[in-house]
Amino acid sequence: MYALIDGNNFFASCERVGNPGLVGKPVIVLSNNDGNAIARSNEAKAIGIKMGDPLFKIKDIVKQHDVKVYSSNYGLYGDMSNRMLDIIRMQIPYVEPYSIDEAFGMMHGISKQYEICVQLRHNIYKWIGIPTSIGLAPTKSLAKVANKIAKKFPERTGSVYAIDSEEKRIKALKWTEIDDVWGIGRAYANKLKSKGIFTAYDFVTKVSGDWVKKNMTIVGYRLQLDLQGISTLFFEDIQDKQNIACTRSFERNIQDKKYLEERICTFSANVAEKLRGQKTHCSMIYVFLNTNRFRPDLPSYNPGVYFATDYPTNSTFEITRAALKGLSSIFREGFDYKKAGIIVSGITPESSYQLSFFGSEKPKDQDAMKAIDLLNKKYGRHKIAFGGQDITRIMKMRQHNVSRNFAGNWNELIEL
DNA sequence: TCTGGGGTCCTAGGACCC
DNA sequence: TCTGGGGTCCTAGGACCC
Repeated sequence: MYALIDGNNFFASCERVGNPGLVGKPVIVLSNNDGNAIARSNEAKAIGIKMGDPLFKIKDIVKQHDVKVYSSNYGLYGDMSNRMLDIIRMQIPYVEPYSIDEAFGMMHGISKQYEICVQLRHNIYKWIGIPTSIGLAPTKSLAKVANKIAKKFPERTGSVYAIDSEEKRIKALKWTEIDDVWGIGRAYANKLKSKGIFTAYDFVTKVSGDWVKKNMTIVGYRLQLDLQGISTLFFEDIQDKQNIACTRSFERNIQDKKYLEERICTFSANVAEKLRGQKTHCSMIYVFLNTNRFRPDLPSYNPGVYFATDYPTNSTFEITRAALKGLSSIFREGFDYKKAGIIVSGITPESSYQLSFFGSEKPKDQDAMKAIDLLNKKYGRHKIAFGGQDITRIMKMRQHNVSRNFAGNWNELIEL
């Protein structure tokens, strides 16, 4: 059996932990630049705010219902997420974090699984104030379904639901609309609906495995089996990321190459730091630029380019150098750029460093990077920055209402 | 006026190898 | 008239997730 533990309206719930006065009121949390609603309390959902709604389009509802609006505070959410995982690990030894607000627990070999889940939910709420829903089922995709039922019927299920019999599995699949199945997005849902498939039950009974393989690749076929109770999506041990990205939209349109260079330097420093944090190197760097995709009236230009590094590296100097070279090769005058970013890949562990035929004996700049990371850790992030970065941070994000990171920073404790 | 960021996996096709 | 078989790697693009 797998358990799926999922924080309800996670970001909004995190905000409530630090400000209990928000309980019962509509709360939303915005994306970077205060762009879109990316988390909503139940009350905010009830008055019609949709996932991803741009703030400027829901201004009236916000005003009318006195919706509490927060900028995103990832320091806080990351901290709460780690606390939640810690509590889960106290009761379930094998845990696979799936996203910032949810995790799979492997229940094989654990007795009284349902009772454990009930206890776990209680503990998480009592100790860190985050309400959760828990689904329990023989496969991962069924645990997702069970979780949805727990979330939809909190009174009847106590927010914990187990699919532990064939009758329950069938009932649950019949209840689940095809769009709500984990792994079936808009494109596949439309394709399936046009074939008369409207529920998860239809998907496992009315359409052949061959058709699914042909039209939804092997991924869809695995999902079909998994929903039948044959486990095809397995527990995965935590591993290093395969891509690391840093991308941002700009608050305004940018034509100036100098500004883009500054952004690229900052992004490079950021991903290099993440690489070092997980003790890996990268060997490929992708740089891209985007014009505003919401302005079809303006000329559009969305170039991107890959650059291989000479050897695996996590040096900010090396990555910045390659990224700037990439930028120069794609930049063209006369466009209004709205977004830029870099993605590094070809990630290998530091421990298996591949020597270059002609190059230096060991990875470059190791000592300098180590010193910088240490100083930044000791004296605060960005204490040491790189020449290409804008240390005055004039390109700062628009963020009107950021809460305190009351759980992760001594200086931001709540004062009563 | 204002529209996020960071990930995963799979497939097809081209270029290459012996 | 006739033109093998078995591979790898890379890239672009599409689908999905939170």
